[in-house]
Amino acid sequence: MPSSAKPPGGPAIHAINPWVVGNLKPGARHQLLSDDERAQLARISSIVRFKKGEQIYNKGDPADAAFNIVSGVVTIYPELSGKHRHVGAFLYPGDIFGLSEEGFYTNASGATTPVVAYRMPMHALRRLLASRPDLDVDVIVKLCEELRQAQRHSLVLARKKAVPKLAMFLDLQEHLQMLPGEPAAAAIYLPMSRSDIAAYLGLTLPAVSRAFRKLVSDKVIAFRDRQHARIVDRKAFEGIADAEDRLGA
Amino acid sequence: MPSSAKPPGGPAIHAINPWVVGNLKPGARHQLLSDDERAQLARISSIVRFKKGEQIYNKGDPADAAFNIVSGVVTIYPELSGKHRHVGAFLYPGDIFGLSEEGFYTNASGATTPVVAYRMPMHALRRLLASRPDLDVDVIVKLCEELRQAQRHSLVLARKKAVPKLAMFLDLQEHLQMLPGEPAAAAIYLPMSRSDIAAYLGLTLPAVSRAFRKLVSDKVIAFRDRQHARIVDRKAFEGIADAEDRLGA
DNA sequence: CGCTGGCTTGATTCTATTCAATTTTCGTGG
DNA sequence: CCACGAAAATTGAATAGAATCAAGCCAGCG
Repeated sequence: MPSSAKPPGGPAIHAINPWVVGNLKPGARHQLLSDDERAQLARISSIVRFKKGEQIYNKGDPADAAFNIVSGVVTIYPELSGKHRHVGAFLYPGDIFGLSEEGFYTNASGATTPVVAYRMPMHALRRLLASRPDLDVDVIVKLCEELRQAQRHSLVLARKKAVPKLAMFLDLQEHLQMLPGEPAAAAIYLPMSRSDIAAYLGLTLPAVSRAFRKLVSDKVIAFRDRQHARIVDRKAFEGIADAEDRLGA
Repeated sequence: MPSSAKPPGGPAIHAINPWVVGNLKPGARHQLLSDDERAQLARISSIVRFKKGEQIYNKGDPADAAFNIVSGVVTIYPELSGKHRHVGAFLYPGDIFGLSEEGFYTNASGATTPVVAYRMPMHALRRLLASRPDLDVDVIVKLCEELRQAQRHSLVLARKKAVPKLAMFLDLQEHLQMLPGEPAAAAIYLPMSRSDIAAYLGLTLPAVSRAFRKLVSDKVIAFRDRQHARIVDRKAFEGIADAEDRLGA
């Protein structure tokens, strides 16, 4: 665990900054931390790697560290219950997880792709936060971001019909994947399994499959392969994603 | 708006404290703020009242203040869209809202019952937070609480069948209404309209009505009046609330 | 006292679940 | 590198449960 070989320059927190109103274009995600702050965090962090499918921590485990994703995708499971396993969130580089509980983790998490992350021991993190008031403002901002994220998830779950649900989900993932700087990816990357998508949307696997089929056969989206969807008809897509639940196509 | 007649002793934040592991019993809500902190907050706050049904602020309004509920119930609407109006949360005394955005509110809120609240101007609040590092720890704690709340909401929304959904909702509301100190209320108070419950659960009004009917006719709950439900058969109730979705009664 | 809006209840339609069979994909070991 | 086996995904048919449409009920309020 030597932090000798650290890739970019320390932990990075990506978020839509809700405080600053000026120069930054709204809706885009930015790096919240200054180089100095990242260096501070890097000093207490170690780099960890997880294989695809590997569990990172389980609900109820003693929570000794928080994580910051460098690369890969992490899935959060709010409950461990064998069946009926709901998916709480899909996390991307720049996101933080394992926070929000002292003592024990309140949810489980797993690596959906191979994952590289910073591991930040809680005790060191708290010491750092206490000595750097500007840092906990960033934490607050990040928490607000996650809250908005969770609220969007609720909005998706509240939709009754499968096709709009799925369209909204794709829209969400696309926004999440817009990285700071880069313009717009050609395809939406879907590294998670169809069952995980189903669990995230509150649908069954077959329902998700059929909804995808419909979107494809209606020429709204197209698949390059199982993991890469491209939006063919943006107009129709948005119409479906934010249509009131009645009014058919 | 004179803050001369302030009821208890300043703003109060109720939350399940996730940091302290000791003496406090888990699952119970506590007052986070010290008397001193409450006094500080009181100095910058004014007391406001809203009539039942009154809108407190609208999505997109300039956000000049946050609120802390003294008494009454507040409903959060994540979107203003006329139809398909989803309900994001029901808030109780001790909760904070109107936070989490600088510049403009990101959701709408309304008084579901007559509401008394502290109104804390953002500029003063931020100044106070900057000068009192211990206070923003409390804010972080409260945000974590709201996040867990939102995640629980997701869990409820992910349920496919109406009856378990409703049972889970009642369970949630009951926990929310457990005030610091008091033991357990005899009845669950449901001040919100059935349509708001439906919007919160991602169901239609008739579906909610039928689900209530079933719970009542199965002797699991009983109504004292439209607003007060009592759990008659706690065993069966919990069985329904956390049953896997298949296996019927 | 009658009205209005929220709630309940009923009949029908529609869509997602469920159960189940088949195909594809992917990881493993030969 | 290919072949195999297991897990995931697709597809199909039948069912169940909620949405929808619509009518009547109850309660609060002028």
